[in-house]
Amino acid sequence: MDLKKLAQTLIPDTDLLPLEEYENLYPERDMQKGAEVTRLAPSPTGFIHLGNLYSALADERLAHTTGGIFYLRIEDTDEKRKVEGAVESVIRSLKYFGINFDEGAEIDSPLNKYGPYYQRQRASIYRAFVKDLIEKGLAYPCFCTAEELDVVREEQTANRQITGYWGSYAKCRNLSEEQIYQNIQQGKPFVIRLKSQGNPENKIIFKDAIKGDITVTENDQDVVILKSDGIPTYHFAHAIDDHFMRTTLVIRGEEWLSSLPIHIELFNVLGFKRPKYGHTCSLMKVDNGVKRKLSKRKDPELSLDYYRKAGYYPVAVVKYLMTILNSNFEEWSNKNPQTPYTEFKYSISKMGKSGALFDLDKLNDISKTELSKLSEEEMYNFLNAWVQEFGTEQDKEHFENKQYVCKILALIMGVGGKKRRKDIERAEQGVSLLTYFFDDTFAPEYNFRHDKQTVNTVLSEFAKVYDPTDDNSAWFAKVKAIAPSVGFASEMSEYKANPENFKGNVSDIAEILRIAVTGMANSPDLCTIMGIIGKERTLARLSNAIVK
RNA sequence: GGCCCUAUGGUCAAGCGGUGAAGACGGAACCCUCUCAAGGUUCAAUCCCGAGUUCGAUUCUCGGUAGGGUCACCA
Repeated sequence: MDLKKLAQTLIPDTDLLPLEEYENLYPERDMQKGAEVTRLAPSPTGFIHLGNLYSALADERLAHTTGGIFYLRIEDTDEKRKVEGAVESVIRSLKYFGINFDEGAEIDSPLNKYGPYYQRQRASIYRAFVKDLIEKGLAYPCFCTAEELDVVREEQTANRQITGYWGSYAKCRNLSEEQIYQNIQQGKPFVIRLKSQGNPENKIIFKDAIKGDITVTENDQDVVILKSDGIPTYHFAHAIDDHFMRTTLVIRGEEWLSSLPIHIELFNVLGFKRPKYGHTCSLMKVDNGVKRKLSKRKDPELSLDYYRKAGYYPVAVVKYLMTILNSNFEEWSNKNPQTPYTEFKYSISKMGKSGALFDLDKLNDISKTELSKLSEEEMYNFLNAWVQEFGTEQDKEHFENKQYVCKILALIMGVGGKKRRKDIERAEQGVSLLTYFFDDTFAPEYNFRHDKQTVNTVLSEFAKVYDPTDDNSAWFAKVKAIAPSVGFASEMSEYKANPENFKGNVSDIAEILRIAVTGMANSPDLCTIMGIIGKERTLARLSNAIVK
């Protein structure tokens, strides 16, 4: 068979360069030893999720802790799955979490010498190499229709054989020259398949950077490398792109492990040096007692917007991810609470081999801890950014008074105390802690546990003596002083010694005042709260709470 | 079903032939305390099963078992 003629017929393109030209165009990167080139290669299908962030973080850390490059490539070979604006969204979302690319699609960088970074724009490169494989007899056209392939698959399944286009099932592999040209003349659509040279009897040991030694069976599937629309499949594009973009380390999900044999064969056939591979385990969740991979469809907590809306602190999300990505990160982080996570020496050998269950409790804990490290001003800025995007009109109005909000935050956060409080877990919940400091959102439910007369006495007695210039101990002394008038113990110790002698104790007095002023039985330091809302409002609230 | 991956408390995990089997989250108790937190001090809770190798296996080997992944002109 005249393979040159066949290749020319199948791939008549005029814009293809000699293969060596591509090597010259995309030379080896000049980098220091040990530097890794990694990439994030999403398909522009929709929006980026926690799994992407998880993987991106591993890539980014690996590149940036070794002095390498982290780039963005868009795998848009499947036209059907394209969504407008997805690329910008990916970049924006990752940026929100502090992850930035050095080069790639839509990245403005002088480093962009290995593009184009959209696969659709790289068609001629792929086609040049496909053409070469056809000339070498390592690839061939296949005219089978989807229906024909379905029939074969059903037969294989019925016979409990491996499904796919292999061995004697690869009908078009042995088409004669006349048959091929006849099909072409009839205008039948065709794909180009790899003429696999592999034998599944042969097992090889493959070294995965994360999983360690893996047994791999040689590929014998004549996989499609060029689809009927002339665009390559993922497998082929991966081999070409990661070679010519000079990726040194491919980090991807473990769902790719099963197609590794195909990629190994492709790299061999193309004569390319393989990059290193590291297959990460996926994030799991328990659903109805069953452990399963987090799914974009079913799990809203996988969407990054979910975390933005809930107001999680981005660094906290990243740190949580780091704790599952690198097993010794957490310990390091606890020892170096003030050091940014980027200082941590990320190591691929510390990446886990098994899938971690997503643990919201842990995320919440990390988020609280991170937030507790902020100054009240930084907290204001963080909450305010959330309020401007997701808050109510009332929230926005409240946040206009920065000084007032900061005073409240200092109280809630325990600024100046021995240890910070960790009340604010995320913006949405943090903002809700401010409601009773503003009259328009102050919605008290007066659930007093004491009788009307006691409550009224406490409220009116305190109103008489309240002085905003009192310090904390003077304030508390006044609270204590009210106790006897309602038959309560003013000293806790007295009460504990003889509880039967009293109707209640100081803490009950404080509770009544607290409910009147904040509308709730629990709050931070009451004396400070009164100071913040001011004498006038304090007295007004005390009198409004009098039981009629 | 074939092939591949994984297996230490409820969760994340350290461990890399001899340990009282770290630590963190979560849970419980107590202390502190004007409430709630925060903080402090304790406690409960783990090596999937069976063989083999070895003086000795959580650790190495082999078999089970369980969980996960994957079998497209999707990535």
